[in-house]
Amino acid sequence: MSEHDDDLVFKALADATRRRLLDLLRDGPRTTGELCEPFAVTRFAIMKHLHALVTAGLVLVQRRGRERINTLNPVPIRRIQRRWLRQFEADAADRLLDLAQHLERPATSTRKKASRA
Amino acid sequence: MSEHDDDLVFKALADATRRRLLDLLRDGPRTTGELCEPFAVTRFAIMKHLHALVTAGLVLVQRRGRERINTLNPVPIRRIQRRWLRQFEADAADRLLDLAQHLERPATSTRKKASRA
DNA sequence: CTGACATGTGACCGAACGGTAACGTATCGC
DNA sequence: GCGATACGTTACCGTTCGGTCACATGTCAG
Repeated sequence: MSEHDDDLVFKALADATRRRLLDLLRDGPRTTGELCEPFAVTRFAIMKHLHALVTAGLVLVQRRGRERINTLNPVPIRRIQRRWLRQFEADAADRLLDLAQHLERPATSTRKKASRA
Repeated sequence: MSEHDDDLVFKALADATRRRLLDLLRDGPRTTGELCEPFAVTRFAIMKHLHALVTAGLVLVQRRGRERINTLNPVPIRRIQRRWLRQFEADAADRLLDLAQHLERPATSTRKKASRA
């Protein structure tokens, strides 16, 4: 919804460990303990990452007995894709033209000689 | 191309100011001074953000006299879209089914009666 | 009940981040 | 040349982040 919600998603995706967690959850729901196994860090470190993912809406949680089932919610990622990243495809052609015009002459270049650093 | 490069892109996108900078650059190349105007922060703060964007490969720079031309490079965003985010669309249907099965009972819900776990 | 196990929480620490201020460098206009 | 201007850099500061340790809670098994 708001810019702030998207910010949480971007910040959640900014960490490699969290992205790996999302990768694991793409195969299906997992308990917290299962999610901890592939990582070298503490279980609590993983839980804090999970908390960040839950806050961003990327992971949904249910309790089942003494276990905690973490499920991927792909909706926020799709949202920022549609609202944010898609636009860069739309303008990509224009920007690539800019780049071509500004950078395509290695020798004569933009003004005088841009050859040297 | 490595995971590390993608990490730089994700980290660059994690900041709202940097995303706004990319938005501005979607309209075309801009000098550093032009990019600073819409923001309330110091010019140098913007320059540090620009440096992060350059490091991630999202912005390309050319010098023109005493000016610095910043140009959007949409390639890295497209890369992480294709390598990373697209996969979440592929598994979205499966995960949504998981969610439906686990969460579909509305009010009485989580208690023991909905045993279908 | 009791113990084992899985999950949650509070306090703390070093590193990285976002920010400012002040100073330095290079280029254009006159 | 010389001042104004645009860009770049060094040093520093408070906050956030990723991480650990120790401890608390809740739940299943016997």
